[in-house]
Amino acid sequence: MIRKISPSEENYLKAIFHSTTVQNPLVSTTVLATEMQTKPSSVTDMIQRLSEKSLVNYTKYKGVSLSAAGRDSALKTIRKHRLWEVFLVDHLHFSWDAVHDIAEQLEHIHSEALTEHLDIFLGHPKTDPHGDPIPTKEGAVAVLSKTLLDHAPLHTPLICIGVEDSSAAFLRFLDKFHIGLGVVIEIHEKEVFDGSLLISIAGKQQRISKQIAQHLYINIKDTPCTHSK
Amino acid sequence: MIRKISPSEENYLKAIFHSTTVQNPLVSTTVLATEMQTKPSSVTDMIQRLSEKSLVNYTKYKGVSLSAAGRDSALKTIRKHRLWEVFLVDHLHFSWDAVHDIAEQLEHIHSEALTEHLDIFLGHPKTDPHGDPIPTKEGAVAVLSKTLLDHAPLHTPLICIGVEDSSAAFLRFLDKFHIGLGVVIEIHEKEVFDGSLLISIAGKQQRISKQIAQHLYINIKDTPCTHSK
DNA sequence: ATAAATATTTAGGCGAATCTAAATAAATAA
DNA sequence: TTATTTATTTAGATTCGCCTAAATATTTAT
Repeated sequence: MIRKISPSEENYLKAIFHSTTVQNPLVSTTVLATEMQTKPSSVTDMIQRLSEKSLVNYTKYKGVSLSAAGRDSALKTIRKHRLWEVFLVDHLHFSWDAVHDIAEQLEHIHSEALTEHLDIFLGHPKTDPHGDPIPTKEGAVAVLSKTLLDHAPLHTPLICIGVEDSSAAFLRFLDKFHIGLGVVIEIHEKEVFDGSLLISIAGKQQRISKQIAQHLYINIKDTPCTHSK
Repeated sequence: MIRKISPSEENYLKAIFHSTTVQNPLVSTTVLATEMQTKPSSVTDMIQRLSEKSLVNYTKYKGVSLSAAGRDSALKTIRKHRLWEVFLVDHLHFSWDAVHDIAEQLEHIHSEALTEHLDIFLGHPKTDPHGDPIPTKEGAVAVLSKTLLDHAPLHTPLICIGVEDSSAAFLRFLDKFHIGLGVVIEIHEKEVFDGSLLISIAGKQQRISKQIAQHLYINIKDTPCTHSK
């Protein structure tokens, strides 16, 4: 029953996971080919193999969706990816934007013990450095009530939980404002004219543009999040 | 010039490194096949590819040795393997005998930055949990001088790296004293009369006979001897 | 509704890394 | 020294993951 899944197969399962939703569980060959930086024919090839292994549900010309087993594998991979990202940022002091390629390799290490020891070592983090939720061992993913800073209430302690645009350029830009994951922000004023915000970070006041505020996700401090299977 | 080396190629280079010495730099196909748990024909195949890439020196029917580039690659892999072992034992609290398979996977992660950040995080350890020296970034390896516990200095942290007599009886005997590979031992006293030693293992003091001390190899913890290029 | 454009699959091939079986070279024993 | 045994290499097949080119299905536009 437990067949082993190759790194390449894991990557496809992850890509399918990221390209689908509960409402729209099917993804097309072309979309997947773009996502995987490969050719549609290669995707068809792989999908047929994954279908053989019952990791996906596939109907010719119609698209592909994850089976329960496929979703499970994808979530395991994502869990490992995000745990490693926490390790790389919090303990090896990599910057936000430098960790993705390395985590992309580390996520394929096979060892349940390793993953769980790492999770303990990191103190069971709930989110990765980009604010994305870390699936549990059992495959439950927290649904974060992501709110854009632009839509957040004034005079309320907020916690930065992630970014919309995770490009290296944007992340480096945020560094200049001393904005990072977990940072507490409070909005003092919202300028009607240009939508810019007067905020304080660690007691220091500064003004940031609407563009930034529209790409920063926050949570109201001490607000718990719901979980879904 | 910098061709990329596959995990499988890295494993072969490592195996050649471990099967050769400066005095005897050639290793045979059969020995390598045993080492790699594969068939001689597969070894010949791979060696011919490595030879194409100038990573080994190969003469048909005569055996294979590492080129400078091949040795360099092997040492990089071994460096990563041993650094990860330190991480797994010291920070994730794995036992010394459980880390090999995991490190076997982690050693193939490609990222110079990762290796160096890890080295810093670990505090530039000189040896792995088995007492084997960690090659430097530049490819220098400490030469292990196998020392018998009987000849080791007092009041110095020592690591058990092997046994002279590896009979099951002797190993079971060692278990009673909680002595195993990687265990840290410190000698407090050497009795002149019978050569017995008062040692501590994990804080616990006990006395062992000269016979045992003459059959246990140790290294001085984190203290490599001479370096060779 | 039919033609044109687009998406998808099939067919055939390639390199990596393995295997088995056969051929050949080297080492050993009679 | 010659025959036999052992070691090594070659030949040919297989699987994975990718490719290009061609065939076919689906969608869109006229």
